[in-house]
Amino acid sequence: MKGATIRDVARRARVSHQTVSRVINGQENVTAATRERVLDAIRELEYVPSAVARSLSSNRTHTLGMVTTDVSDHFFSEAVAGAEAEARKRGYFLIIGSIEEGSEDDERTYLRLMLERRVEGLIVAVPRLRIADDDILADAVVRIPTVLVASDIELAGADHVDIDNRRGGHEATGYLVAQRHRVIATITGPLDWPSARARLDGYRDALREAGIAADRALVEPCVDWGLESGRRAADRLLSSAPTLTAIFAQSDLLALGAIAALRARGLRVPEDVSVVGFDDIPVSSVFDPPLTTVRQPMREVGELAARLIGDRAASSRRAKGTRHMLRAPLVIRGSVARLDGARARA
Amino acid sequence: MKGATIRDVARRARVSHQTVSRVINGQENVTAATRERVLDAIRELEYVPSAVARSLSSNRTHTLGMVTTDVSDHFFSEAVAGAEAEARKRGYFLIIGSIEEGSEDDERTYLRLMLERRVEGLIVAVPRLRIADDDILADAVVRIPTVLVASDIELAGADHVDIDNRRGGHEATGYLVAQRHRVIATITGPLDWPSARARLDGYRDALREAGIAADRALVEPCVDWGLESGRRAADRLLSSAPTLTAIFAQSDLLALGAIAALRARGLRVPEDVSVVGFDDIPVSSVFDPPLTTVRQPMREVGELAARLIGDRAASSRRAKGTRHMLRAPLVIRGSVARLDGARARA
DNA sequence: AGACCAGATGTGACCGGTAACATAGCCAGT
DNA sequence: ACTGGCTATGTTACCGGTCACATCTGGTCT
Repeated sequence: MKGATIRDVARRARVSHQTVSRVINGQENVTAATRERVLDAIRELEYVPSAVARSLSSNRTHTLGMVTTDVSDHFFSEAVAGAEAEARKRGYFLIIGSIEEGSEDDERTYLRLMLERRVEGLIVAVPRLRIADDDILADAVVRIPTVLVASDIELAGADHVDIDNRRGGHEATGYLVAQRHRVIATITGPLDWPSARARLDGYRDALREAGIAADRALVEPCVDWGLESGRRAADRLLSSAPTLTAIFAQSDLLALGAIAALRARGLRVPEDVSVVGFDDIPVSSVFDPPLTTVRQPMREVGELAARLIGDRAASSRRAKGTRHMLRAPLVIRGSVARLDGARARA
Repeated sequence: MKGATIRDVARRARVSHQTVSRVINGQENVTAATRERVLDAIRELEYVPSAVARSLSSNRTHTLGMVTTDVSDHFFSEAVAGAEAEARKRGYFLIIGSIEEGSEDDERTYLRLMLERRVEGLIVAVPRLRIADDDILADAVVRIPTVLVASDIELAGADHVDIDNRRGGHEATGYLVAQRHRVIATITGPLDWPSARARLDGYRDALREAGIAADRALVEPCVDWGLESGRRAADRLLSSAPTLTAIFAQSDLLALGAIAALRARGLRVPEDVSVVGFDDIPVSSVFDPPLTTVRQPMREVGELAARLIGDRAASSRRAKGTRHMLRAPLVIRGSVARLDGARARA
């Protein structure tokens, strides 16, 4: 019941195992008759070559490793899909590992396992990586091409891929300003996420440019990116800053949660309060009102990460790390209203 | 620059490679002093054991393979996450492959590659698998534990995991009936998806039980599960069956699309038309109105699939295939109204 | 002191491929 | 007929671990 090996096939076809190897790999210098005999033997024995043995002797695994925080999260699952697609195009397989948020052990273990498996490239999509200073990470970077996604860790030799969050936050806020809003609140994600900080920076940039004074009461951080947090954050904002006319939420879910809270208080969106989100998840376009938001090209993030690894492997040069920012464009829909003169002055 | 091997470590620690192997694997019968010497050598050489070599000689890869249609789709990404979590718990890695819809070549290639990699289990989450009758699939089932997800392919020896779609469709429709609706339309997914057919069956079951005659004009199939399709389907339904008071949509996105279309025609949900969805995607709960829907335990589907493989591998028995149906419970929110007497009679 | 035993350590084959090189057979050129 | 060169095929080592078994060492028992 054990699988046939290359030598079993060779015996059956009355050739050497090397000839079988040649046939498998489509090399030219094999007589047609011999090739046929070998192919017959392969069929009869239901021989399937072992990628394991091949990897050992050729020292190539054709495998990329990707570790993420949560594979089912929209952001990451899109990135995984993108990375997988690109990897496949280049003849690589993707092995994935999702590490539990904040578990250093998990991080270390997974990195280690990936190294043991001799992945030829590593994509680390863990925004709040704990083991930034750990030897094992530096080790990984030295051994194989490594790409950090959505992380601000400085790591010599590693490439970075990220969304241009600061610019995205700037555009979102700038758009609200352009619609004459002056009291603009923001609901941020957890501020230990680099992307949350960057979006907040963008928000502040835009206000500063518009000559609007920063107001700490208008900044409401959340512990996660979810609906409930958005709801609660909006509630708090309405209490502490009742004059606000617009909210920039750092994720679509936060935005939708906020909208729900606004409605619960009898406020209309966008007539009473305008809302901008960040992500452009699929439902945002059909929401009522359709959500104006900043689109994150998440799939492309994954693709780019895989491509960088492929390129680096091809050139086999240990270039120094590059940093890639993907633009996140504002998608204008219906959740923002232009303020009329009177309210704008108020 | 090439990695150190077990023999390099052995040389450095002045022991045999076998002793190093013992240390690595935590075997008992090694003197503390020797162990220390070996561990030092490992550290100095930055030795990382090769899982490839280990796999070859031990004939174990600790790898599960999962092929899906689209890793970024909510259903599948949750399933992947569940499978990955369960696999990890059992000491397996997950390698993933997403095949393009309808590409037989893709299906065959991926299955083949997984076999070459000697995965110890295979999860096939491709509802519309084309190569059901292909040798390679039968071959896979013979060689390794295989689980089919959301598929109705009959395959001797393979396990099946699926949502109980028929029951889900039955509950959704039954609930509408219980709210006194009589003209109940349904927007289905593509009918070449087994789950779409099963949900439709459930819908019909419920109508039959209620003594409501089937009406083909009330069944509107779509080419995909997306928002736009839902929108268009609702438009068509409103033209062909203007008296409908309720819609059972086979996915949440279809439902949200339908709601958008209803609104565009000035109809209120649920006052004028009630809507039930299927999936329970995260935004459904904050939608306005909060969507009444059938929750699919997608993550558990993946977990169960991985668990079945693990169990089968453990017992190493070639049991005959089992079929597992996970219940999809109705989640009652706000998108369904109870009809009053007058309208109910109409 | 000799025999025996258990635990520590070493030796060599093996897993299933690939790579490098060796060999055999055949034809052309002189 | 002899040599060179080319192609088809075979031989052997090697990749880096694990496994089965051999050997060595020191202590205990009689």
